[in-house]
Amino acid sequence: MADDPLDGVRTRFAPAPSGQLHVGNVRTALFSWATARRASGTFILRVEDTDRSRVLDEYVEALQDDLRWLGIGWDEGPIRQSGRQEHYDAALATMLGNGSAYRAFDTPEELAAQREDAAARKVAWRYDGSRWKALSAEESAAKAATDPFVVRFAMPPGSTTFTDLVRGDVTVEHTEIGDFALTRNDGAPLYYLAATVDDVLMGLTHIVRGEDLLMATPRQMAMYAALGHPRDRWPQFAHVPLIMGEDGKPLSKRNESASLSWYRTQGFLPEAVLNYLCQLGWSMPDGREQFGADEFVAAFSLDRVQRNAARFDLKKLEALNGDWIRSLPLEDLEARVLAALVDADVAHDVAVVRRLLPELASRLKRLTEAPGLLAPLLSGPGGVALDPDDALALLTAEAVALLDLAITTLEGVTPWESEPILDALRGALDAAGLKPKKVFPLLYLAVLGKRAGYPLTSAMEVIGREESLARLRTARDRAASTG
RNA sequence: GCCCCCAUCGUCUAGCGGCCUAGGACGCCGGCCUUUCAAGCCGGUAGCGCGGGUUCGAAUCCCGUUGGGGGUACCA
Repeated sequence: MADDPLDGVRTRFAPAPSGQLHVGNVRTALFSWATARRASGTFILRVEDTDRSRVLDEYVEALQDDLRWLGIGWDEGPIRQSGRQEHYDAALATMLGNGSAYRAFDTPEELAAQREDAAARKVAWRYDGSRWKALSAEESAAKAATDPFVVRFAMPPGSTTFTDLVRGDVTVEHTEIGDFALTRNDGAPLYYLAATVDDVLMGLTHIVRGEDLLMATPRQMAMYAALGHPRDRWPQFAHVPLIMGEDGKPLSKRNESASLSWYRTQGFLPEAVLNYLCQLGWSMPDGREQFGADEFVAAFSLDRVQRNAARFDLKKLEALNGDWIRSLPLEDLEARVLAALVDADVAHDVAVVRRLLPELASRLKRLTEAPGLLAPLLSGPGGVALDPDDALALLTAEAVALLDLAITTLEGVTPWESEPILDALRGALDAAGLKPKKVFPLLYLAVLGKRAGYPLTSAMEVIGREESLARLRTARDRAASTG
């Protein structure tokens, strides 16, 4: 079989484009992708768009953008199920022909009523298709000519036990499943039909998916048998746990932070997001916590995937993001900070930003914080808006004298550079017996608008003597009028 | 209701019968450094859900229980 083109590991990621890509789905995609990559196998992107009422084309594009942003590439696809009707029809014909599937003529209303009744009586509802199964092929076909129907898979008696690559042996009694629908009454293929047929046709060796599909496995295996798929070619299954929100409850699609795109707009690096998601439910054998995609792929194995659900922790993602920002080469960081400034509509001089970068990096948890930190020193003449709370706390009567001291000290500083400015300030404070801790926050407020932020004397150098003194005087005047 | 899965610090995790007086990371608290805030460094806080077994020995194995999650669709 070595020369079979389908030999080797083949995995897929098969999202339904009915909304923004979910972080849980992305994490599953990462594990599926890594399973293929570390084995030099093939990763397929399949779009499960059979439910036309819920699919939006824009999401098909969006999900590809999301994957590309993270650096997840696929070798085949995107393959849209909506264009593969012929394959589903062929499988249906096979199963209808060998008796593993049958037409069912119940109306959705009848079924709904049955379920309601069962729920009211607190008993498990099981679909009973015996009267349709009793029909001969001719009778069934004849009725089908006039009445709407769905085709259902006849779950054989017995049970299925399979070995899940992350959870071990799982056994399910078939009586718990019942005969399930393969099509809608308009002929459209349903999940079990489309997914199973495609998994076979695409020659998948591993199916890595969310735990929500664990119970789908016995059905798919029964279908493999019905379709005559040779047992030694059946894929292996790996069900990865779901990701919970910070509150420990399932992630709701309503929450914008559940979708990957939110992180793209909130200043997170794709490297950090990928790194973090990989760490949710999986860990490096050597315990390393910061690692890139290549390292992840090289070290990945499904048997290290956690069996229990993980909570999403934004604080930890932010910490990791900060680590990634700090480990980026300066040219790389510069490009991303520049982009953030453009996004935030902050006018800037590239050379100035480049100068400020090293001192900026240690202060960033997200790229989107850069504009706020830098804006006071990029805005040019015209002063800064003082943070109301900080101003109220710091601009007291005694601030007038402190600011005056700073102003007279700075008027004589030459050259106007960070080091001499700092030396002068220190000297003056020392001579006056003042603690830096007490005075500097006030100067930060006057010059940068907040009591803390980008290093003061570097900022002063950048904005110049005139503007620095002007801001100090403005603050002094406000303090005088307040006090 | 029924079926399936899961269970280590607040959170993410290491652990796969003795190396565990349970290790790391994030968070939190304290200290150092310091021009503010960060970053960095040092230290601290905090956990094997509960009850039975098995074993010389259990976080690790078994049973039960509780809790959480998933499924139970003509969604995927």
